[in-house]
Amino acid sequence: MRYEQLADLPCSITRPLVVLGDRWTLLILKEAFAGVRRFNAFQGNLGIPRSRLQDRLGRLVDHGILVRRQADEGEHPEYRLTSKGHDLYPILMAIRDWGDTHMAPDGPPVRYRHRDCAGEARVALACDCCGEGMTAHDVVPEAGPGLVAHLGADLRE
Amino acid sequence: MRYEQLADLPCSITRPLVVLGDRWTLLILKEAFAGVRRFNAFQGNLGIPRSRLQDRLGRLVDHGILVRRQADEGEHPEYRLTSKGHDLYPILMAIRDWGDTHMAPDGPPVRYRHRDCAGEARVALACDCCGEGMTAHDVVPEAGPGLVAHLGADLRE
DNA sequence: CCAAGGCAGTCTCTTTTCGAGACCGACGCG
DNA sequence: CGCGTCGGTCTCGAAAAGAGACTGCCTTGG
Repeated sequence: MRYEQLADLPCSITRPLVVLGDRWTLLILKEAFAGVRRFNAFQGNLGIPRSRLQDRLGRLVDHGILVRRQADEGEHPEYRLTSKGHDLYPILMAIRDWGDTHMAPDGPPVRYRHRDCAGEARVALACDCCGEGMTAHDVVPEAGPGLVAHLGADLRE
Repeated sequence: MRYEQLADLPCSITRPLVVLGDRWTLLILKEAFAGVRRFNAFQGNLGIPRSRLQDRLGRLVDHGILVRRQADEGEHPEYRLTSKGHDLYPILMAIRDWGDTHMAPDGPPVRYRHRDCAGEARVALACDCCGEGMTAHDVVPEAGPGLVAHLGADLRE
């Protein structure tokens, strides 16, 4: 059980990764963003074993990233992104950006175009104050309120 | 072997995920960005089994994301990010952003501050043409050169 | 009414991967 | 020498993943 309890660490990279970090989860979400809603569509597009898909969809629903909606009784259920799930889009776009740069020798297989515009979607890391672009070198980590709360909780134990 | 050959699909999200999509890989990279270089430091910080770490580091080296440098003979080896590895930073920051928003009830445990500035690092999805901010709804996928090349290769088979 | 087919799930069985912890050799130091 | 540290390997039991058959429900068409 060691791995699961990484989620208790006060780190906003580690915690999501415990949910998203496995073979299939982000691929399923990629499909969801592409408009896929049905069990068999996920299964067929990805080639994921059915029991695995069942498990992963359930987990994503548990985490409030997808909702399972069965319109009418006897209707086929649909899996849709919640707004929490929708917020994952920048992660996928950051991955795509890296993929286009480093794993697409023939150029991007897909362009993610801005609707009604000549441009394409890009992720950028920038300062929310001065707006300047940033890289890892410009970043200085510093304790935040969540860490203080976490340490406080430790003391209370 | 079905899973590994997802890497052949012409999709710049799928291809990186085949490399990065597992329990530990992104956590290891997170540590690397935090300045960790030594085998035992990765192992201790993450609690990853030693044999697993060995395997993952080797894989990252094979993919040109890390380099293993052994300064002098008999010196302890170091694992450092290559520039390709360095380019993964926005992915981690996008994950962190989501983590701060949805998995940090007490506020961000760590602030990623802009050096010599009051601000913090943020990832943003924007149009590279008009500069406007974008969400998944504003994105229209469209075939790119990599897809054409891929289809051409298929025909040649 | 019956047969066929699609859909969402479930179950079973085999293979692969993971994890814990011991073990090893090289080096460093008193 | 004895002891500790570091990177790395090995073994073995446990957990997860994969393939594929099977079920139950509903629709459609004859």
